[in-house]
Amino acid sequence: MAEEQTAGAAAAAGPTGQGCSGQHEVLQAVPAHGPHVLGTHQLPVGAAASQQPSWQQYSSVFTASKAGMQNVDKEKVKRVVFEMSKDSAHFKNEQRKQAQVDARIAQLKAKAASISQAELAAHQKAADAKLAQLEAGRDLSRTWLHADMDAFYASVEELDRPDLKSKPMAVGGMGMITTANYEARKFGVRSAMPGFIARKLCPQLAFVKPDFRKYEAASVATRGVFKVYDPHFEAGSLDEAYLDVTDYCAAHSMTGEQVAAELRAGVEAATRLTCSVGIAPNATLAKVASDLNKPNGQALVVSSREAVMAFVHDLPIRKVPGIGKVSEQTLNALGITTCGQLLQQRGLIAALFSSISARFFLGAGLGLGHTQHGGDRGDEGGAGGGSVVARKGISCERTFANMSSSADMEKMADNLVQHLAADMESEGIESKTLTLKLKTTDFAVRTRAVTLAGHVHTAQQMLPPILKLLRAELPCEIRLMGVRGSALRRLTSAGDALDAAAAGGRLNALQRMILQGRKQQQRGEAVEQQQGEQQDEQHCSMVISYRQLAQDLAIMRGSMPSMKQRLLRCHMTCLMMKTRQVLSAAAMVRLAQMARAH
DNA sequence: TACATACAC
DNA sequence: CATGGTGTATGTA
Repeated sequence: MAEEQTAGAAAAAGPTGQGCSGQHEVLQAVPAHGPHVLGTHQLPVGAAASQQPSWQQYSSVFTASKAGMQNVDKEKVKRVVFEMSKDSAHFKNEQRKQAQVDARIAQLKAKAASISQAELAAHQKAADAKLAQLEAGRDLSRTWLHADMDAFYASVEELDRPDLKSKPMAVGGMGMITTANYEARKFGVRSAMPGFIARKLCPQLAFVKPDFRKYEAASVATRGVFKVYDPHFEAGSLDEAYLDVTDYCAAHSMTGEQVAAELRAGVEAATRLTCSVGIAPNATLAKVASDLNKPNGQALVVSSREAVMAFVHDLPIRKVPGIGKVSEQTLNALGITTCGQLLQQRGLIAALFSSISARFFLGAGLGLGHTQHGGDRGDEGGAGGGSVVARKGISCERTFANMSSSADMEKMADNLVQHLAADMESEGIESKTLTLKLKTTDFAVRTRAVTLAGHVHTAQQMLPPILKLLRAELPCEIRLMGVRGSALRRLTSAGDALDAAAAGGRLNALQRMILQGRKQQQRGEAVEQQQGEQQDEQHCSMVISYRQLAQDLAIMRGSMPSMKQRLLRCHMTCLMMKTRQVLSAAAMVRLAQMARAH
């Protein structure tokens, strides 16, 4: 999730300089030339108009710093993280990787230094041509939103435990934290940080074990709202989504900002959770913007070329999705820290990087991004139509206590393969290429692959090749093993009437769900020893789903009738999909009837 | 195709 | 005491 991610062991919090925690924006759009519009993006109401945008204030070393962390004692965090890390195998591996990056950067700089003026001029000319081409494809006609839930997992947990709202709390365990609430962030605690370090930073930190069922249920509720504004919205993960609201804006004579405000209110009504939204002419800028006024805020990038160019001019490159820690360091070494400099140094970029990378960097310099669902590409046209991209691989991996016995390792491989086979069957896919992944106790990763004569999907088929790959690596001491299938193909299963209907493509939505549920059930029976526990859990989950539904209905009472209806319909659809693995077909029908009745 | 890396979440 | 799991894309050989 965007807001939670990117902590790196050595990273500490940077200042955002903005006291936007807890503030709410007005629901109506701020007038275009009102006092709260600064440059091209909107500051939160209540922020001083003279303040600079938060992203201009961070040190580029402390990447992805967050709202709510402006008062963190950076030096202390850095010191604690270092002290707790420095002797670990993980730290040594980080140093090894960093040395590699340094070497690559040195190589790149040498190459840059060896380029003659004439060569550079030629590259610049080529870059200009590329820029003109990119510019010609610029589309400012669409309105995109990026919605990002605030501290999602932690906020969901706070619904059940309101007492935790005022205390530092993290979702995760001693090994790894997935989300920290805003109280915890004040101590420098953040996602992707090991729990034991977080506890050192904040001894009173409350740990909550992740419960993905809860987050999925909450996510389903948010998606019910998203669907109202764009039925084809793209969910990046449980907590974020991209929406093309152009049609909705036109149909309701609303601005993107108005839609964003309404959407945020809708999400909060449906879930009691807040999100932040970016509004922009493309998906990439909308994502960048959704981070600017977090939490519970929104930010606009005006749909004009000038506004986009101005927005991007001083934007740190690290803010661009796709530019991570390594790309940032690499570009920094070339004197590039902002997107504007990506354009200034276009000759150097064209000279030093592949054409794919150069196109990406130049596009970032122009503030370009996807303006169509499905990744801007008309290809990949599978049956069933449109924006759903077929998956490329499926995998299963696990970290465990250091292991060196070959018997243990083969047992682990067997386990993982069984799991993978079950997942592949429930997904209805088979694979031609198998990959074994090992992480040795010094954190070095090895992957070993084979491409087979034909496609496989059962554990019996996949285990021997995986074991062969494994035995070739022995002896070794590992902390992680993973298996992956790629070169995928749809698995066609012959069976009963329902299967025949499936083969004929004559399934309705309900039949598809029943079929899917049956596969899940078969898979469940294969691991009978776990069934007792699981049934209890499933029953529990079903009750939760119904209760969630009742709650949502209650919340929606008193809302606008049209919105209520739409929301309910979407919610029911999602709920049915969510619960299909658990409910009987009869229960699903009952749910459908309830949905129709409303 | 095989492998390593980078990146997102 | 102790640093995750799943998936995509890209560079290179």
